[in-house]
Amino acid sequence: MGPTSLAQKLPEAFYTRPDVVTIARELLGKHLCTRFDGVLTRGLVVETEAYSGTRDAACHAHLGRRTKRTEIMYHQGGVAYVYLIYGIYSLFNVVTNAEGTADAVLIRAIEPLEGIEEMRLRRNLAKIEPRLTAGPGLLTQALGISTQHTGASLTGSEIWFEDRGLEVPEQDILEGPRVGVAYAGADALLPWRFRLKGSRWVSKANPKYQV
DNA sequence: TCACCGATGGACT
DNA sequence: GTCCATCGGTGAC
Repeated sequence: MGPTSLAQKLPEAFYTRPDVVTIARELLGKHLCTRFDGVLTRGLVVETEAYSGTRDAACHAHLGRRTKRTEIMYHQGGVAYVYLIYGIYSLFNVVTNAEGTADAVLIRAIEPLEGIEEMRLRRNLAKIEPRLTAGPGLLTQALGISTQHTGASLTGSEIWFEDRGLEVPEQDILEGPRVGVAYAGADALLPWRFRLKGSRWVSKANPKYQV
């Protein structure tokens, strides 16, 4: 097996599994890639959060809510859910589980690995620093993802994940409560935020939530 | 380093 | 009119 064959695009079967928390953990160490207008960008996923459909008070689909915005969450796993937050930022989520369920994984931070100069230009930064991709509203800018990509297939040619053979040991995964969901009552305490231990590319906002 | 606050628009009441 | 799964600039220390 040669080096180039080590990059395997995650198949639809990865996303259609029922346990969104497991998928959120397993996305750590995978590579998130985009190719728009021939420009390839790629980064290592270092921070995720799980949102568990209609039973999760922090999830946009809580209690079965269906709107034009959230409808895509009920799609079969393997598509993107991208929404606008605070009128400015696009947040990128991976829809998981079967048709009719509304689970999703928010990608909160990546370590830039390929197309870094393009990311820097898109972010309008003078140098390479964590502000490039360390935050859910930042990495979408760097990768060129916006709300127009909601519904996009993750097994197509514009946005996808790759497994490049990195094994993440259990002890290298930090767990903690999700960010910015205090309104969710008891569900705000669920330890459904996952980070790669030791990474300088995890999000810096909300230091009081740091585990 | 840290706290505060404005930006900005769509979803929802 | 109010609320956001956020970020960056500002100013105090």
